Formats: sequence, C-alpha cells, structure tokens
Amino acid sequence: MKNQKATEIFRKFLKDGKNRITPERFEVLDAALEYEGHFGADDLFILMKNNKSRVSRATVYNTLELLVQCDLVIKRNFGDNITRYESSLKKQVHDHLICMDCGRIIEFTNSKITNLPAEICNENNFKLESYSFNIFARCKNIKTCPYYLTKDNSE
Amino acid sequence: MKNQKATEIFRKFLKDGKNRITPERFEVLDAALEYEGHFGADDLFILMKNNKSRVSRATVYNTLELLVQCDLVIKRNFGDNITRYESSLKKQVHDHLICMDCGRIIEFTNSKITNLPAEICNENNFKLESYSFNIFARCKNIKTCPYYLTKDNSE
DNA sequence: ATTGCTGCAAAACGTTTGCACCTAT
DNA sequence: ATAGGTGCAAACGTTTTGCAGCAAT
Repeated sequence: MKNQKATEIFRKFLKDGKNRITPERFEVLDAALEYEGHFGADDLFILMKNNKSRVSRATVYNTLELLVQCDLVIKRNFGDNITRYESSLKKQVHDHLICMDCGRIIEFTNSKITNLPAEICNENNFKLESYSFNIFARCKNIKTCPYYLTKDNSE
Repeated sequence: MKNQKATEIFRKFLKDGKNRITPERFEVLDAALEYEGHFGADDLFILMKNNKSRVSRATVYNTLELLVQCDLVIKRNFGDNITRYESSLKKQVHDHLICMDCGRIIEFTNSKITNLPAEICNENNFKLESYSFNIFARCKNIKTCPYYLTKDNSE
C-alpha cells in the first residue's frame, strides 16, 4: 500500500537535491510509512528483510536520513541511545511520555508547549529547527500496567 | 578540590544502598563535579586517565550511574546517541538549546515549562521521574557564531 | 559515460559484561 | 570470611564506512 502523495514529495526532494531516484529508496519510504509507532533503523531493516526485501542495512540507514530531511519521517530519541523514527503523516504534532516501568510510549499534545520552542529561539536569537520534549515517568497503578509483569522489576 | 557536601551525600547514598565505599568512586565524583559543562562517560574516563588516575572505564560508567541515582549528576541526551552528564550542583534547573551549526549548548530557563511535566503526568495518571526539553536551532547571524567556521559547513 | 547508489562485510563507536583478583565490611 | 568492586579486555548493539559492481542520469 503506497502513499502517492509521500512518494511524490520524496521524488521531488531527491530530484531537487540531485539525489538519484532508486527503487530501494521508495521501498524504504513505503516500509517506514507503514510501520506502526516508533522504530529504530535496524527494526525497519529486519522487518523489510523478513518481508523478502533485498535492500541493505546501509541503504535503510541512509534513506531514513533523507526522509528526515524532507520531513516525511521524524527522528526521535528517548534517551536509550537508539535513534528512533516515526512517520510524520497521519498524526498531528505531539510529544512523548515514556514509562520507565513498562517501556510504553504515550503520545500527548499540550497547547502550552506549542509556541514555546519558537519563543525561546527568538529570545536567544536562534532560528528554530526542531525540538524534543520527553517526559520520563512511571505507571501510578502498577496493576493496570500491561507490560509491568513481563520485565524483571525486582529492583 | 573536593566538594565536602557532595562527598557526604554520596557516602550516605552508598551506605544506605549497601554499596561499598571505595576511593575510586570518590575519584569519579570529584572529576564529574569539576568538569565544566556536559560530558560523556568516555570523556570523563579519558580526562581522568590523562590526569594519571588508574580508575577503569567500567568503574567510571558504573559510578556515573550511581551519581545519577543520588541526584548529584544529571543525565542528558542531546539526540546524538551519546549519554551526557553534568553536575547537578551550582546550577539551577534548566533546559537546553542545541545549535545545529556550531554545536554550542545554551542553557535556558523558562517559567512556563516548570510545572508542565508534573501537570501532564497527572493528566495521564503517571508519576513524574524526569523530563528533557531540547530545542534544536541555528545561529541566526552566522557572523557572530564563534564556532561556525571551524566546521565543514559546505552543505 | 559518468557519477552516485547499492550490497556486503568489516570497522567504528559508545557502552556493557565476564572474569580473576582485590578490598571494604 | 565474604560479598561486592575493580581493572582489563573482549563482547555487545547500533551505526558508519570502504569498496567493487551496478544503475540512473
């Protein structure tokens, strides 16, 4: 299931940047857009490999970087030294709450945050590129946490 | 130059947690508190090594984790897959603006952020542990950027 | 024809681990 | 005495790179 609009955006981006238009790159685009939730580059590579794709690990890493550059994919970082990505389509702008007990990532929006990054950039005479706002927290009621028992929580 | 108060806090933390009180751990504490600005675990290890310390890399990594647990050191993540630390003493709570042109890290405080993480946790029924708010931006006036010319900015 | 992209494997990077020895309790 | 920490080197997982062949322009 391909996204025609995204395909066109990516094609234009590649052309304008004098990057070659190759089938592998569009394979990565399609896989990235189809992925539910957040994924590491290697997750995507393995998924594609399991789906019999012949695209190499290096190409997956390179192409994700291109997709970030043209805003089709957003780069995330949840403090565990793994670069994660998510499709920028379908969803509105949001931030993340990471549960330190179960690893769940809850997406939230808060109107108070919306203009803050731009305001702060103006105050400091910088031009905003992007921002990240991550909250690290714990399930208040462990009983309701679907993942809690699956991990070693003996600490 | 040792910080007596921090030493005492760390000693108490180690004792309460039934961790051994070793000279190596206090060496790491002192080096971490003396470090100006943000540092990676390996940066600290290399600095200590250059200063003729015999503390091993593993001990530096382990001890920094302990220092984070007792809030003497704060763990940071600026989106480049390197875990960074900074002393939690001397400075007030602050967030970070990272310049994508020159790599400078500007610390700022903004009162609108202060209560936001706790509010959002309450809304979602989580217990706040910590948060990170990073803004990625570019020097508006490249001429005034002290680092701009030292990097390859040909892009 | 040229230049950039690909796949592959190997290297690099920050970090963690296994193990034998040592040391604080 | 013994649980736990240390130094060292090797392993680890993620990401990047070098290179020969290939394909888009």
